[in-house]
Amino acid sequence: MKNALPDPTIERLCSLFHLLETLAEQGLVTISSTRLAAISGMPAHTIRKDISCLGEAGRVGAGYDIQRLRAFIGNNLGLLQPRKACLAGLGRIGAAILAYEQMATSGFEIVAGFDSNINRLETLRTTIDLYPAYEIADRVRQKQIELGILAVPAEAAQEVAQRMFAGGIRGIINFTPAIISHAPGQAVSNMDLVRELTIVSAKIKKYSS
Amino acid sequence: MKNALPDPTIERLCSLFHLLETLAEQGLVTISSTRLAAISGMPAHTIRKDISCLGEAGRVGAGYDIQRLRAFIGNNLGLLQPRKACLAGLGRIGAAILAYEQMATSGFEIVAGFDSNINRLETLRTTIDLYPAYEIADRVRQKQIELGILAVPAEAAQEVAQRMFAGGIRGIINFTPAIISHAPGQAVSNMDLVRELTIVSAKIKKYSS
DNA sequence: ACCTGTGAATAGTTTCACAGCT
DNA sequence: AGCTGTGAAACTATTCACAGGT
Repeated sequence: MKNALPDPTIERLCSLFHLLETLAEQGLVTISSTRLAAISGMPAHTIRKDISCLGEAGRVGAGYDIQRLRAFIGNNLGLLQPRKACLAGLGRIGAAILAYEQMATSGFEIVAGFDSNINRLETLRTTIDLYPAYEIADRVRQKQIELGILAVPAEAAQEVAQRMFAGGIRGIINFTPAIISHAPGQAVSNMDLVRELTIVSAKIKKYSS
Repeated sequence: MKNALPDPTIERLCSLFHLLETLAEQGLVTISSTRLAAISGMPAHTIRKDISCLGEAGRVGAGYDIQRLRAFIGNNLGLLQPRKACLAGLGRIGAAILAYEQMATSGFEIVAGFDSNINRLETLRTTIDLYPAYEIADRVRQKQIELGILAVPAEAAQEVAQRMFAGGIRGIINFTPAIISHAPGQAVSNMDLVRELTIVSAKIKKYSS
């Protein structure tokens, strides 16, 4: 751990990483921090500061080469090699995630699905391998899966997360409202619709008072 | 705007607000900041500081009354009266959100669904009212909807958000990878699975380097 | 003994302003 | 004229430490 990046910087760089891909697809070649700011909503000096935390990537006077900057960020944050993920919970939300088109081009691959309901394992139409929930730790280890997605009922969330951690997973995306306790070195990102509605609602109130 | 709460404080208080409901359902009556810390993963002094930003709510020596604290937070953040939300995009993700059980007891109510595909409006089985996408602004105004959920394709996201804003909505939950540009006073919360996977992946790398 | 509330100290992040290059 | 990279300043948030109450 030499010069650890601040978390907010990591988050913004990840957003830029995806944005740059979109820009490259549009055929653009170079871009300035000012233009990036207009597109992303972040201030231009924050973008420059974030990028320069990784080293020098632009050409003074000419801006950044889009492909080069994307590779530069991806390389520094370890985003270039594809990573394997698994999904626990094959209910409506889990099924929607499995069918989510964006995943295909994301650099992440869901390589296993788990559910405690054997019936679901048999009836779900999908090309990925499905296993019963008690196999989570073993399959994660066997397939060297690095990330887990939790789409189980809230009551089961902590236990399922524990099995993922036991298999060696260190990063979890948690779609349940449960709070996942975890050790240092493990990362959990919460995607709870009700919580986000609550926060947005409170922020609006703050703005208008 | 007297003593605006810091955004991180708002976010933590919203989490506590939900946590306190769960604790109340378990029949607990009072709780100390130390116990709340153990359950929520936040440090005890941060919890006390956050709560005291709103005023005094606990009894020194005895901790907080759970029901009272929940009402206190809810009242201060404007979370006690239910709020109306609408959902744009009735594909797989939108349908999963409509069927999401947690919504029923959340204090939020989805009162309208929109899609540009008329066929979906006719075939989706649901009790809420469905309308074509071009009616978004009018229906939002008519029904006094305050929050919007975006589950449309990324290409359509900004335009649909614009219609929601035009109808008076000031808070949006964005399930698409698109960046939603918005005016001050409007709040957007992004719930992009691929982005979160990327961030978690980068943070894990940070921890282990 | 255990608790809250809080001013003060610390740590972390963002913003500024400009040197230096194209 | 327009650009990046960056040290320094300004701002924001977290953590500490303890006074004072039960």
